[in-house]
Amino acid sequence: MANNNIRVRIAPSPTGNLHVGTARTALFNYLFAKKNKGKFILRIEDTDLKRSKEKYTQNIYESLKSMGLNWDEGPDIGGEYGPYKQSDKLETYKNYAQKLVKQGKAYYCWCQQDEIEKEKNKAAKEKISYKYSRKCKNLTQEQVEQYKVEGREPAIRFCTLSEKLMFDDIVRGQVEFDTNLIDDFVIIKSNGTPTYNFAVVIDDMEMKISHVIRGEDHISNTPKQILIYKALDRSIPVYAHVGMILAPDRSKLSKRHGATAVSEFIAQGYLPEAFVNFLSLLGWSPADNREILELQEIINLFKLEKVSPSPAIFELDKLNWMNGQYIKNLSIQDLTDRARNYFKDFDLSIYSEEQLSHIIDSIRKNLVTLNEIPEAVVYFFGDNVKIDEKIQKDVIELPESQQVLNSFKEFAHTIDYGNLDKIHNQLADFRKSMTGLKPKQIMWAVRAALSGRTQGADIAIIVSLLGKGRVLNRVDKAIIK
RNA sequence: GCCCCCAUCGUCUAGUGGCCUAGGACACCUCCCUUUCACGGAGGCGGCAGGGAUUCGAAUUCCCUUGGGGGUACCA
Repeated sequence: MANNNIRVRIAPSPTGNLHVGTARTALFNYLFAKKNKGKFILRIEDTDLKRSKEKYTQNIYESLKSMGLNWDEGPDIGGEYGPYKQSDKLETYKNYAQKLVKQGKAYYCWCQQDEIEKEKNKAAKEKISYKYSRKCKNLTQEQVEQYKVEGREPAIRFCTLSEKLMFDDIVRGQVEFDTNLIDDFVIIKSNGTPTYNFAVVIDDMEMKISHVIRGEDHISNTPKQILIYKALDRSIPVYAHVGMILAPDRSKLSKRHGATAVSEFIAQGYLPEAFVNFLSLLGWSPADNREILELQEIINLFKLEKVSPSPAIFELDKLNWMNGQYIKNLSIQDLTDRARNYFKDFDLSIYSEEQLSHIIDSIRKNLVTLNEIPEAVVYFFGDNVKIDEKIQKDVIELPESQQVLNSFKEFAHTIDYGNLDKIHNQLADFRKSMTGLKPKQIMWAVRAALSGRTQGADIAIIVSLLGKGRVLNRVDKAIIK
């Protein structure tokens, strides 16, 4: 049964790719909506004409979709309460603003930005907090005409009433403000576009948003928004300000800390599901101690009241671990499909589909991210293998290794390459035949000669997939004549 | 400066007055398994920011201090 009363939204501005902080907020909104059988709405806040770009809007769509956060209403699919893109409803904002002007709750301001700037600087110098002087509030008709003659375009300022404001926040309890500290802020810029605080209120109102779930960086915007609701005589939504996501240095997560966009993480080989799972655990945790949870389970367990008010630091360690867990738990078919993109530089024709799956399955335990795949499988391809200096010196060139390889060269002729189980047994026999050497020394030498490294897939699998020709070739190459 | 918010292991967190000698996860360390690494398994290290108050009893309630974060735009 659908609950038409619960309506939440995520309202990113397309001035950059979808940020992890926004993604986490989107996730919580989505979880809350799904948990309560409500609607999850996407709104694009593109009133900043200069910085908004269509490519970012596309990135927002794609990122949200990849995370599985599908919206019920949005600019691309429409809905009952559109438009869902702010640039498509500029007239609406103006109408509301003019209504406020008529009621004396807002007024035209003809001040130029440089004048305001001067006043601000002056206030800063005198160490007093700046508040707009309201000098345009009661202009005479002559003054207005004069400004018009000068060619000035007015902005519209909201007339802020002084009062003690209080609102209940689901994650923080009561929050209090004294609006005496807030000046008459601009609601419509002189270019005709609404400012953020005004547009949000109008949109949330028109879209019948019941719960506003957003980051705590919006707490101080809330009193301004409540003031607007009150001036318009509309009821305010329920607020929930969740703690922010911070960089390891406790500052706002930004480009200088590395990747900040969801799409960048996906491009780095993180699985969207793992990423979502990880984000869900930042500021929220399920009742039991399980942490690997799929989206549907998270929806079932989610409780907005349990979301933390304190900030969480975004550390890669746990994401890495979690991504590895997801890679290990994927079905081999699914993993093979996802891995396909990473095999572009290899000649896949030498392997069957089944063999390819074997290769992937044999290296998955070592993977943290998908894009480690090319490096992890490179020795399965090509006739020869690249052996770096260190391995050459530390492993291949050891007398014991040379002894092993000389014996292995003979032994390699007897291997039953098509039978994996048998290869395991044969390798065991080979180890036994090398009396006086430790298993570790023996296998290291073989592994280094075949794969050029000291770690990786099971040796039997390598031997089996490489086949007699390449095994003999590589071993022979490693033997110092 | 002013306003607001926050405060449990290095990190993510459990904990809503006695079940806490503060639990789990990641990271780190040790050991086991093993053809190395990894995976997996078993242990270990490590925390209630400080000070008052309330109470028989405080990680949990209140106050102060300190620290951190956010806001203070005709950005969102």
